[in-house]
Amino acid sequence: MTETRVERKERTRRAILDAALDLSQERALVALSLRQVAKEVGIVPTAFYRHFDSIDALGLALVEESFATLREMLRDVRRQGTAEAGDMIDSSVAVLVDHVRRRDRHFAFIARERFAGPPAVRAEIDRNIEIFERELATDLAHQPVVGEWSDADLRTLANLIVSVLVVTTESLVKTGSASSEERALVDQARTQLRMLLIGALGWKSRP
Amino acid sequence: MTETRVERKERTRRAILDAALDLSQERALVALSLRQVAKEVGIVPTAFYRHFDSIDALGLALVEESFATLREMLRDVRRQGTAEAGDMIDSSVAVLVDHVRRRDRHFAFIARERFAGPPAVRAEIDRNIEIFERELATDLAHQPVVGEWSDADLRTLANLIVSVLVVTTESLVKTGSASSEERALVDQARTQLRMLLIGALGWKSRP
DNA sequence: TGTACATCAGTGAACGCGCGTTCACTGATGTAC
DNA sequence: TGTACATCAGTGAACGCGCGTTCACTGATGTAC
Repeated sequence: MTETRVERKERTRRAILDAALDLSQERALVALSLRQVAKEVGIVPTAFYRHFDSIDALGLALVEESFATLREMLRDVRRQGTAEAGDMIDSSVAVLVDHVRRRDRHFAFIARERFAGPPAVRAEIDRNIEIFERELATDLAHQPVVGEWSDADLRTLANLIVSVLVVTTESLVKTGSASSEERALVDQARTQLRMLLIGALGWKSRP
Repeated sequence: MTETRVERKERTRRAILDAALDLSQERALVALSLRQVAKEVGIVPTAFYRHFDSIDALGLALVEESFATLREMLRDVRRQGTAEAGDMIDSSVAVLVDHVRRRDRHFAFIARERFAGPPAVRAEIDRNIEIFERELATDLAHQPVVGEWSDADLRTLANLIVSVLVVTTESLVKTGSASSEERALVDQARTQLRMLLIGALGWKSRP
């Protein structure tokens, strides 16, 4: 016996999550059938129920997993947050690209299912994005200049930064790795964040 | 005879497009069946083929229609483009909200199908967004200050503005009309565009 | 204006197929003694 | 260590259902003369 029953079950669960991530890239979660997933994993359709109650429940597990990736990214960005502004933008964008490339499917999953997912999945994604935005606002509150701003303005700035990140991520996902388009996108994101920074520094917050 | 054969056919076609727009709000285009659409319209499934070759072809027609709405909006924004900056932002956001409210389904359709749609639909949406962005860049080239910028920087700014519009639109679509959330969103979008404007005015483009 | 024929949007039966879900089962792994 | 029983991930048959698509059709509208 090289594997316990618990380990084997976990391995199948993992295979189901992976298969769903792969298959939903092509046809979105709402168009995914339990039988397709089971076939891809190599189990009989009914065995699916040993791991999830429904495709919706599987979707919620994927949301959780995808946002764990996102929070990991925020942690990496924070880790080098002591550098000065210009470098901070460069290194943050670098961290973003690195994470998007390594966890391509998670980012694509969130982008796609945010609007097209089953209602429960959509709601859970919205909830998580709001939390993510709030965390970013808290981070910004510890930065010079913007640290003095009102809470409302901080949330607005965080939302704006998240917008740039979301759109950049969505474009990255559509683009091949290490392509000339990727370099153009990265340049563009850096420039946009610098423009934002200049705007933020010139902004007079009325707390 | 109150209606010609051509008029009657056009009316059914219109009803199919409307039914597809309504139904895809709930379950996305890839999860939509020809039979569901036919049932909603009140025709027999096979009659669908008199109007479209497939659900994909129907999707492409909806893309075209949705972007016609978007271009209409750009035209309305342009019409009042002579006002000075502060007012221009206020009135542009007002035009955006007005159009989103009146053509709610078109905006939601683009947001959703941009990532979740059938491949052909996705490609067509990307193509149209690029055209839209280019048009906006051309408009910006006629504005003071930014009019002096390099083409690349103009495209970058246009992309940034489109990002704010996309995210705002997506949030608007998720929100009830005339709600307090709507007012908060509108305020936020105005503030973000003003921050952008300050950033743009302070930006030194190197052509 | 009236007639004979053409067009064509919509009908309805039929098909084979993949779907989610039920159920009783098997046999390897785990546990109690 | 050995035995007897419990657990439970995965099996396989079966079900009723909605799917896209085919086909021959109907009957109102349109056209030629």
